Amino acid sequence: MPRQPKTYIKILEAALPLFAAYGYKGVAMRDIARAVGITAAALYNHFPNKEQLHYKALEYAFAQKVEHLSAILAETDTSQDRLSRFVLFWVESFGDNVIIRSLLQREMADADPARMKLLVEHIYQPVFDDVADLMKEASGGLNPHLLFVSVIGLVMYHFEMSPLRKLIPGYLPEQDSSDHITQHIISLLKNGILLDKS
Amino acid sequence: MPRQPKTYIKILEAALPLFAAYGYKGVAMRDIARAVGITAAALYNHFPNKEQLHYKALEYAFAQKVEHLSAILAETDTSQDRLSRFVLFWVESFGDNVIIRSLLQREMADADPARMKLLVEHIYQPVFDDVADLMKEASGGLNPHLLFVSVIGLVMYHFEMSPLRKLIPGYLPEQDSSDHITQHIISLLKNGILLDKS
DNA sequence: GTCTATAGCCTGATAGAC
DNA sequence: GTCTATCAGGCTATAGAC
Repeated sequence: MPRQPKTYIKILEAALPLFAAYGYKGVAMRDIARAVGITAAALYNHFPNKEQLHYKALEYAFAQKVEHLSAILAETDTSQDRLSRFVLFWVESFGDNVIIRSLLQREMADADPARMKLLVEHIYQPVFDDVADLMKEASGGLNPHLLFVSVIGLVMYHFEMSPLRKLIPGYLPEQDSSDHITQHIISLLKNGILLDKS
Repeated sequence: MPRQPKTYIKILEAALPLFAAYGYKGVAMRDIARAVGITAAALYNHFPNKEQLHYKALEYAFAQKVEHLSAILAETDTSQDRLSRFVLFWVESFGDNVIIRSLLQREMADADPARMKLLVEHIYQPVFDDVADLMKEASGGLNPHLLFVSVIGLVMYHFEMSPLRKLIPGYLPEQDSSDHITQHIISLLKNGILLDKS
C-alpha cells in the first residue's frame, strides 16, 4: 500500500473543523487552503474538486470510529452494564466530540444519498449487530431497529441542544456535563419515566 | 372573509420550503423570487436583505406552533395519558412536518444566537412550564430539564433519521409511520428497556 | 411595486512558470 | 507541488425607468 503524501492528510484535518462549523457551502477552497498554509490552487494537486475533498474528509473523520465497540460489548457482564457501556461509548465517540457531532448533524440535514451510504457503512452498519443483540434482551416488546434509533437519538439530541440549553428553563450548568447526561439517559432507559399512576 | 395574501406573506411561504430543503446558503434570492413569480429585485421592496427575509420566514413558520398545547395537557386525566398526548402533539407538530423539522434541524446546526433566541421564545419557552409539570410526576429522580430534552430528542431523532432509516439493518417500512414511532416512544418512556437481569 | 440592467464581490477551477 | 494570475459564472444588492 503506497502511503499518501503528508499534505493530503493535513488538508483533510484542516478542512474538517471548517466544514463542521460552517457547512459545505460555508467553506471556500481558499479558507481550507489558508488553514493548511498553501494556496487554493495547490489543493487541486490532491483532490479533483471541492466535492471530493469534502467526501474524503468525511470518510477520514468517520473511519475507525466504532471499531472498538465489539470488544466493549463482548465482555461477559449483565445486560444493564453492557447497555451503560454502550451509552457511554456513544457519548464519548459522537456526543462529546463537537466536530464529529456537527458533521453528522449537517450530513443528516443535507441527506445526500452518497454520503448517507458513507455514514451507514462506517458508523451504523458495523455496530448494529452487536447493539441489536443487546436490544433483543429488552422485554417490553420493543423493536430492535426502533430501539437502536431511540438510544442514539437520546444521546445525540442532548449534545445537539447544547447551543440552546442555557436558554431553556430549568437549566443548570452541571447539565452540560457528559457524565450528567450519560447518567440521566441510562436511568431513563432502564426504568422509564415511572409516572405516578394518578 | 378570505383575503388574498399579501406579497409579503407569499414570499415567506415560498421561501420556507426552499430554506428547509437547501439551507440558507443553498438558496439564492433569485430562487425565492422565481418561486413567488417576481424578480429578485422586487424582494427588496419587502425585506432589506436576505438575512432579514430568512429571519422573518423562520418567525412566521414557528409562530403559534405550540399555542394549543396548554389545552391539550390541561384536561383532567392520568399522567400517562397526558404524556402520550404530549408525544403525539410533538410528533404531529414538529416530526411529521418535513419543512418545520428541517428548518429546526438546520437552525440547531448553525446555532446563530439571534435565531436560537427565536426558537426558544416561540417553541421551547411557551411549552416548558406545562411539560415540566408533567415531568415532575416522574418518580425516578429524573431532572425535568434533562427529561424535557430527552423526550423531544426521542421524537425528533426518529424523523431526522428518515433519510437513513432504509439503510439501517432491521428496517421495516411500517417503522416509517408516525403512529408506529409514537407508540414505540410512549412504550419506551413508560417502561424503559426492561432488560433481563442476566 | 415591479421591472431591466448592472455594479461589485466571491466562488470553483485552470494555465503555466518555477 | 506550489505558486501567481486569471477566467467564467454566481451571488447580493442598488439605480432608475415605468
